[in-house]
Amino acid sequence: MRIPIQEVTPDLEKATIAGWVHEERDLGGLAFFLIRDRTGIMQVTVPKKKVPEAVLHAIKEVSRESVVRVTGIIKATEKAPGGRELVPESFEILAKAASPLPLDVAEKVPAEIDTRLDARFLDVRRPRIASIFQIRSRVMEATHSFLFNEGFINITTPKVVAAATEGGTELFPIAYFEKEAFLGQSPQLYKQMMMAGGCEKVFEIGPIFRAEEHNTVRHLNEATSIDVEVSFADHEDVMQLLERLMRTVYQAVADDCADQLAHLGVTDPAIPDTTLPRLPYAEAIEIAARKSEDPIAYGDDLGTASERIIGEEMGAHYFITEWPTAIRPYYAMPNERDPSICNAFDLMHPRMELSSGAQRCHIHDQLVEQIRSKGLSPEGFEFYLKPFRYGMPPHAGWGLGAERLVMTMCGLQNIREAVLFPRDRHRVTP
RNA sequence: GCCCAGAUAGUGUAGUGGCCUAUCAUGAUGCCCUGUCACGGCAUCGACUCGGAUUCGAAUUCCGAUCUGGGCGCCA
Repeated sequence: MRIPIQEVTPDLEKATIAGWVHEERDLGGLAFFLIRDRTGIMQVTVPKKKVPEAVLHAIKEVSRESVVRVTGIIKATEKAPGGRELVPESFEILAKAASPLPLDVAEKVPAEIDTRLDARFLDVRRPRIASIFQIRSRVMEATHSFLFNEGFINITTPKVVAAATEGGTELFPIAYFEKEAFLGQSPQLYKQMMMAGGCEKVFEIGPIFRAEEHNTVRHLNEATSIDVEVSFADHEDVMQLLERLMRTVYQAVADDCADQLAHLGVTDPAIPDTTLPRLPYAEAIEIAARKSEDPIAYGDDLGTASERIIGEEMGAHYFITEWPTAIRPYYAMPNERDPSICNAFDLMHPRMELSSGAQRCHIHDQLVEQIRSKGLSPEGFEFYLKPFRYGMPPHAGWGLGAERLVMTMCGLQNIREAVLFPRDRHRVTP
């Protein structure tokens, strides 16, 4: 019976392990093999004069990254990593790896991201890379359980959609029988429809597709969005929800993924405060204008340079609030006291935007007016507007970029690191 | 969409017109080696993205193509 490497302790007499050949060192009469599985790496020591002929044959045959199953005596020894080593009675090659390898799993030689993504299955064998996806898995699990505990129901909405409705980004057209169709850029409108459906609290975690031709370390053309929508809530309610989520997720990772964080060199996961600063847009502009070389004025979008300046100033997660209505989408609810600003917000990490949300406009006629004022045609929005005519409660929500969350949490330099098989401007395989 | 940069063994690199039948590391193969842990030693193998131009001579300069990375706009 094969046991995980992590569970091989010096007090075991005998064990069978299975995994990949991480490294081999042949000293002549004595050879060492490092065998790696999901749980760790351990040393197999082969005194050539004392092992069966079959073992000698196998170790001559085996190559790096081959899959092997090794059974033998466990010896406690100071000289081996982990304080124990295995002396094989049998050494089976389950699957021999071809040579040369497309990249060096043992990380003696670095590989560029492109090379790594072309051989992602090998890349993920590296403990450091596997850690990212173990953390990502924990983030997703913590997010799900947090939202279920908060009384949300999980919904699934279509990714094949009829038209651009949220506006803004470009969509991918797809061949859909005789109709025109696109890949969904956001579940936003469907979430809102479910507010009219009386669901009150919904979430969806799923792919979003954006056909923007940007080529940066923080954009993907297929990303994972953590989306929520809440009835009878305003922007402040859902910002607080987001704060609780962030704290819960960071705490879960800090509690359960200490080894993985260590692999990534993250010594302080910087668990966000319960109450994050609310930085009004006007003040954000002031900070940016004060330190920026380019002129920035109220009403401008916050560019990458501005975001960086403000992020340095803030030093930790923060919200940007009180956005001008003019530069936010039509569905944002204008502020009661001052309609020139709206109840929209962005959650920022010092490095980049993580989430965007708002209290939504739930009043049909006002929504139509706002669609018009953005230069759009309400006729094209009929399927979206219909629910607003039959009892749409006030509601608010946000979308949080899962990859950006993992990226900033783990200190990754490229968002592609946070996705197993990223889709970017050029990459469609593997 | 705009702008910048790059492409050399499986991988990561050196290279600035002749000293390049191209450097180093890692790897692979063979030999030596019984405590390695980036094992060590010796030998061998393996590359200039493609097409054109300049030149006596091009990995190196120029033009084009292809592929790729990155920045910006925008956004999660």
